[in-house]
Amino acid sequence: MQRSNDSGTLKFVAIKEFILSQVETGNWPEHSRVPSENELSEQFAVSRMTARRALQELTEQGVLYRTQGVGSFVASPKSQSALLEIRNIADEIQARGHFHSAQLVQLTSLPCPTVVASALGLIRNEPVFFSLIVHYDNQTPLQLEARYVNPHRVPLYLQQDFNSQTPHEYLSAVAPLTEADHIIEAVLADEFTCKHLKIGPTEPCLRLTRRTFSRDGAVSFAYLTSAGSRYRLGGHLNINTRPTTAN
Amino acid sequence: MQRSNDSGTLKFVAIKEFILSQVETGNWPEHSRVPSENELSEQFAVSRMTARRALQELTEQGVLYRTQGVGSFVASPKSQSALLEIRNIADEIQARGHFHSAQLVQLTSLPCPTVVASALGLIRNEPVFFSLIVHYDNQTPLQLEARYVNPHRVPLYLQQDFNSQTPHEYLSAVAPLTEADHIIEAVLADEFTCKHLKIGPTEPCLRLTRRTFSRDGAVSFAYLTSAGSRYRLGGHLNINTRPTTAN
DNA sequence: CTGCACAACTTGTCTATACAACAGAAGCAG
DNA sequence: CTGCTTCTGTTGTATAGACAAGTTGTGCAG
Repeated sequence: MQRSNDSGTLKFVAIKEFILSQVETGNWPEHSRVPSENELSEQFAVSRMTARRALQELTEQGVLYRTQGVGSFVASPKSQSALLEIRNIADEIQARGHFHSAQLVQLTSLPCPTVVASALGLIRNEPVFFSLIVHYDNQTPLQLEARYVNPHRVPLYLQQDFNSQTPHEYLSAVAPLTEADHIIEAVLADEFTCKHLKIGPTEPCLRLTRRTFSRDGAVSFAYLTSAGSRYRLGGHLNINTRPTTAN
Repeated sequence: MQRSNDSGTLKFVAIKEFILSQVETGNWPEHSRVPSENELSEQFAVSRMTARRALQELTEQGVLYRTQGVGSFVASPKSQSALLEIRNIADEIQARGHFHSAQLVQLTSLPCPTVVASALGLIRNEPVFFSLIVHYDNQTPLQLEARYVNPHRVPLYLQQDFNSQTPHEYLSAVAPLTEADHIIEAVLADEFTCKHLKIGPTEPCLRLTRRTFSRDGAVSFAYLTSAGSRYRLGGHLNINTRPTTAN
């Protein structure tokens, strides 16, 4: 590859690091102007497209913001909101190096509750598919998954074997995920949840409410309740992640 | 601008939408190969750089993955992990259209507890700065912020007036954030927390443990505890967000 | 002074080309 | 058959140029 100066640094990376250092030291304060594409390309003796790439990637990382016709500026640090990654429970457990298994407790059709109806765009009390599954981390019950599924989008849901395949896997296959929203809450486990997770009635739980959409509309609505003493969500934020490409 | 076909669609966007449609309909299954940059540039009668941009952006969005010398492929849907945005409490409350205020309860130096010492890279029982603040959403106590601050990085912390400026704002100014990690847990409020948040002893709370870093190292370690019945975190995932640039 | 046209500068899109780095297949020498 | 080289196709980086589109200030006509 073409290198900037014999040492192995790529040109656009060198420019990014220069700008980042100015921002991190406070040398270029919030909302101050950064050099234009043309200025950078001249100072670093690179083409405009290379300078542009540096500015572009820093913008995607939230370090800068740009407006056409005006210029590029240092973004305000409060917009550096952390992003917490939410994975499905099976991946999460396997990532810990533990063994994941799931046990199906219930799989049926039932009259749609009001909350679920509005979430999935169904009519109250019309039939909706429902599955209840306990996820185990090395034989320890970790999460109770109560899932309502739109029967118009996934008519064969009740025929599946969810001891061998999680609903998440099945739904991903038949109705590819295009969109989802989540709510994270701390709740007290109800009697039902206590029983299946084998926890006491005063133990706080993390409840993730997840609604998923496919191309045609809302597909499923799920309560994922985890025992608070056994489960936590971890997140990470790094504003100067150097390599955006080539990972 | 140059447009692909009189109608106002940008060329690289048209290519992105074409690829996305193939992926979403399942026409191009997981791990299947997508056309190379050269093939796309020929099919769409654009330059290679334009085709490349489409593939590039889809890769950043997690729809594709690419390896040099091999090709571009459809990413596995399970890698579509949702990203939950964690903002600071003041922004969160203002975004709801409510009024945020904060009351300083305690601001002192104390011997560093073991957990904090290991988090901040300090020695146990050496002095560490500590602040305790209650955040209010329209007069209702919402979050208790217990924050330990590294005295070597922020020596003037105890001299600040945290009734007029939140610790987060002050720290952002004096030690720009470069990195942070978070843990989200569901916990039961202890007696102390109950008192300040005016909640009962069995009420579950969301506790966000946040550690922040600046250029020189760990800066602060905070427990942000919110009443579960009053607070929730919301997240959103959209795998086909069309406009990556120009927002 | 006001309002409009214009110039200068910025970012955004696109092209055509070149070379580098890498992976895998093909072909050849042993 | 084994091991090596070579070739081909792929993605990655970089260049130089062109035009489009938006913003802002300048200067001129009224």
